[in-house]
Amino acid sequence: MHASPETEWAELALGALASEGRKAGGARRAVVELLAGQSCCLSAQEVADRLRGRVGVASVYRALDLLAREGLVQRIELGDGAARFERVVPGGDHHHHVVCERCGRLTPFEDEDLERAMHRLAGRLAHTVRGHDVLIRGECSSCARSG
Amino acid sequence: MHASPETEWAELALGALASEGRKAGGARRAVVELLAGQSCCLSAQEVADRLRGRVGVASVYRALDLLAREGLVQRIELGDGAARFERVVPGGDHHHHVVCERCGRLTPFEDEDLERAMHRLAGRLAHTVRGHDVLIRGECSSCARSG
DNA sequence: GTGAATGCAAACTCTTTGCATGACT
DNA sequence: AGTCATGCAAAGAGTTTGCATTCAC
Repeated sequence: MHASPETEWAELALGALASEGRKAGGARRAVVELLAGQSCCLSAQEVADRLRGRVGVASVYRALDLLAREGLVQRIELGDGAARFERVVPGGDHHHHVVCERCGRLTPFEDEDLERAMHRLAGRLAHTVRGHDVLIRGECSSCARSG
Repeated sequence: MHASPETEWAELALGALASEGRKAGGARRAVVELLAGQSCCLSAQEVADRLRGRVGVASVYRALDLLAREGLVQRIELGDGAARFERVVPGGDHHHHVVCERCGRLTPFEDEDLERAMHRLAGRLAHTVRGHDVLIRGECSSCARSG
């Protein structure tokens, strides 16, 4: 029997940090556990807000930054000036985002075809590829309807 | 005979603005002309620096913002907290970027295969698609060699 | 016990805004 | 002439840093 994917990721992340001698105090643990329960990205502010009172803003940023450097979370920029963060499940699937330029709504999507094209492309580049982000911009169906 | 693509784009951009009743003062014109001569993206700060003395920072941001809203330039976020801007040549080709996480070097690339995958994907989404950005993260060949 | 993590507040960077002035059409 | 663009300086948002304290190992 398996633990849920969320729990697995939290353990993975905390374990990865521990194996490098990083300590998991309350702040780090709270950030990891919050992210573990999200299926899509959260901005640093959102993380800080949901943890307000328990964790200081600086620790939130420090934790997110560390996790991103370790490849345990992915930093995502949507162009609104706030970085977003989302857990990376190794070997798990992997989605991208469509953002509505009208209402700002964010929708995740997966596309195997696109991933294959990215993979083929990676082989062609004179670069070691660690990851990729795709952002599609447009208008969501409800905004398109209303005008 | 054709004007160079750069000149064409500058005229297109200025023309598009003029047709909406926007005036092209020195600042706007300077930003458009600077961008016209670039083949890859420039950050707002870089634009402001190269225009320093002639154009105020606020006007640079205002011009870039207007051009981006009109779809004449594309705003690109690389995750370093500074927005970059690059001209959009309608019908012209279209590139994406690979960024080295070690040295920050930015390399443009084009990939038809990827564009096709994006195009097919667009048809599958419940969204009007206006554009897309792809960012590949990794290590450039010289950083990979040295470490 | 020791070094790392945390919280707070101050500092910083990038970007936006208010307002008076100046310029384009 | 009238409207829009510009510059400057101040404000704002998001993020980072310094430092004393507290906590995990």
